Amino acid sequence: MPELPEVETIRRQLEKQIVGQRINSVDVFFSGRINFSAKKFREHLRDKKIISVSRRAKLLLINLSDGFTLVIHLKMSGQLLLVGSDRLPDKHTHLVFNLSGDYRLFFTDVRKFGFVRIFKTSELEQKVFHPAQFGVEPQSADFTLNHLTDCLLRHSRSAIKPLLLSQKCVVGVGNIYSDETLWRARIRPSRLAGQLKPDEIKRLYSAIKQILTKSIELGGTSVDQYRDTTGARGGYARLLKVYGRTGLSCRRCQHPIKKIRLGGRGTHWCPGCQR
DNA sequence: CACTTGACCTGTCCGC
DNA sequence: TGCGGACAGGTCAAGT
Repeated sequence: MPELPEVETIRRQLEKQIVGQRINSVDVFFSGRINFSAKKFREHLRDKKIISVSRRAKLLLINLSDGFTLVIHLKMSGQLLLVGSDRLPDKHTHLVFNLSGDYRLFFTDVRKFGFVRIFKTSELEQKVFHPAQFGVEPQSADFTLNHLTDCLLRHSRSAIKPLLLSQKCVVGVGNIYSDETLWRARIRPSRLAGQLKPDEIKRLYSAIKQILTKSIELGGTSVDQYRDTTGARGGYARLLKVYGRTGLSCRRCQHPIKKIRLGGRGTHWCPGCQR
């Protein structure tokens, strides 16, 4: 489900709402996606205080007192919902964090791809970030036109869309925003990375920065089940140009939007103006 | 090594 | 109405 704007939206809400609170207890209804037994997981978190909430790529990091961090990935269908004490967990609620305020934090995930893991904060780089190949953050100073150009060259035989999805060049772009950024940059998703011309790379670079920034502003994109911590939908859906618009006319050239399969993923694009 | 495909899991939608 | 298959916002491991 969530790509960078959705995860960042959730991070900002959690930062406002749960920092400073204490985890009184945790209820574990499904232990298949945590890195301890239910018992140890509960014991680990009991009475920990929430110090800060950060994000790396699509991972949420809830930093706790005593040097521990909760590492959360929502994958396709995970949700973090802040609810009052009246709300009951449903069948897909796997974890409930009972906080010192009047809040409880529900981790729900229909498809069970997501996870919630505990690590020592000092071991994050080594155990969480190091093994995976994380590209640069799109909003950081490291994400430059030169960086993107070099990275496309290093993976020149990959089609551009699967390369964006791989997170190797820049993190946070998933299936929706890869289609949207390529539309804005007027690049056909199946073009090989090594064949993009400098002005096309420049357009792609700008599109990534602008679209992600705009989407964060609007609270992300809800196509189907993405929700923020209050259960609200994201506002970027109304700005989508190709994703989910199969057969509708292109907002730039009126040509019907086409949907194909590329790298195993549904891919929306306009044959009229994406070359 | 670079790149592609299938698996993970549950729900929904579409065609027959 | 039922049933099978394809597909869904993300990563990984395994395959070529």
